[in-house]
Amino acid sequence: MEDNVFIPYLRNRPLFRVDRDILRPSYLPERLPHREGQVDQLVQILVPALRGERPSNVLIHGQTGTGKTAVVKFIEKELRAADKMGLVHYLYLNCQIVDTPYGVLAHIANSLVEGLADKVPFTGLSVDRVYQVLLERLDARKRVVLLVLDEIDRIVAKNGDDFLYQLTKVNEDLGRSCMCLIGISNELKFTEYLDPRVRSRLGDEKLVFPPYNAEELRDILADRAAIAFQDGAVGQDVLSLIAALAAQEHGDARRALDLLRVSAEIAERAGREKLSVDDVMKAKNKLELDTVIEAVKALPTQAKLILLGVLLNEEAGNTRLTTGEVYATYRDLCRKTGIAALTSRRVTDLISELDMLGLVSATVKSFGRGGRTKEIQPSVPILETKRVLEKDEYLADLRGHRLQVQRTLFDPRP
DNA sequence: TGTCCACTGGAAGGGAGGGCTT
DNA sequence: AAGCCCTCCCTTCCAGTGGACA
Repeated sequence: MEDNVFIPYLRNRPLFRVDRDILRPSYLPERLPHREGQVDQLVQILVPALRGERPSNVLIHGQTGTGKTAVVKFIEKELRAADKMGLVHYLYLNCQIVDTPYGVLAHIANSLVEGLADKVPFTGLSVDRVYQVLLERLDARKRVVLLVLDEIDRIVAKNGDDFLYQLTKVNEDLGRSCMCLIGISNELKFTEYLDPRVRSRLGDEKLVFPPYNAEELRDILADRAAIAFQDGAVGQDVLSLIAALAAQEHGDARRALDLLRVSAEIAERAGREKLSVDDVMKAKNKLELDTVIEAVKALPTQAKLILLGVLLNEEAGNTRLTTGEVYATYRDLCRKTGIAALTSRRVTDLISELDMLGLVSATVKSFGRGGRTKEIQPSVPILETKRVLEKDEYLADLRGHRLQVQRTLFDPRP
């Protein structure tokens, strides 16, 4: 038993005191440093719910990792504990996942019943019908529904604001019950695009979550580190570095915690008892690459083909591509792989999607008589990304494929 | 000053794929 | 089985456009 390969790793846990999940964004801590104000505001807005009255609708703004979701989850926990009469029905929906009117209505309706038998199917009914079912269930007994719509801008981007308008009007169709909307969005400018009627109904109350500064991030990290690690495992220098790095990225606490967790994993794997600055830098690189790889893996084949086209061009020395050039390369690759090519209109959209994901950077630019088009450049490491792309079974034929180097008349190369 | 390029990005609509209702 | 509905992914069509060039 002594020479078992697991023994050395099993025995010493020099770093972590407890489960590393404490460092995951999903973990809800006992206190939320530097968000006391927002918690308090939200409590004041929502307290009528516990008395069976309808609270004002709320709009919450703030970039990723500013604690929006954490605060809302925290409030949920407290609310459930305080709701002795069982009046409040709380529901959290992420509009990036549930992003259609039908989906949202069906989810609310389904959250109100226990048995599988009464579930609204995920497709098949008309939206009106689901709405009627929802009204019936809501009014079956008196309750205050708190509906949290995270990333609410997604649903507007996709469906326009008619649906939100309808949702804010639900209370007019309800007798006993009532519904309060809590919208969370990353984009500060989100409300500008809304119909004024929706804006005024939805934004009775507004909460802004400013980015954390380095000092605040340090406090957050220190709190978690104290629970997660053995004493002395994380020095001030490491905490400061992580806080500074995350502060540069618009004060993203999620990022800071990820950095801390991955740094610790790197240190632990190396068998060290203390995190070093070097571990943090390694963790930073690993996280950045991981995000890219995950995003690329999840791409539909057509988008992968377009991205591959961009990368191959870059590799061949053609930087700053136009949409036309990308499309030409893409058609070429389609021919080689036997994949049916999409129209250029659709490819324009896919390029924009790649841009939104941060995999390429595409800016609309005018070249005068040369026309107006996007200028496209990859913003991912070429080799690693290509490796991921080539794993796609449809792209297998392109493994090791190279583009012909385009030379100008003045190219000095032989 | 006007022209004109190479797209951009909105609108409308088709059809496949999921599933319900009668 | 026939008739609906909703969503997703695309295509077709097209008016609109920033700025170099004549």
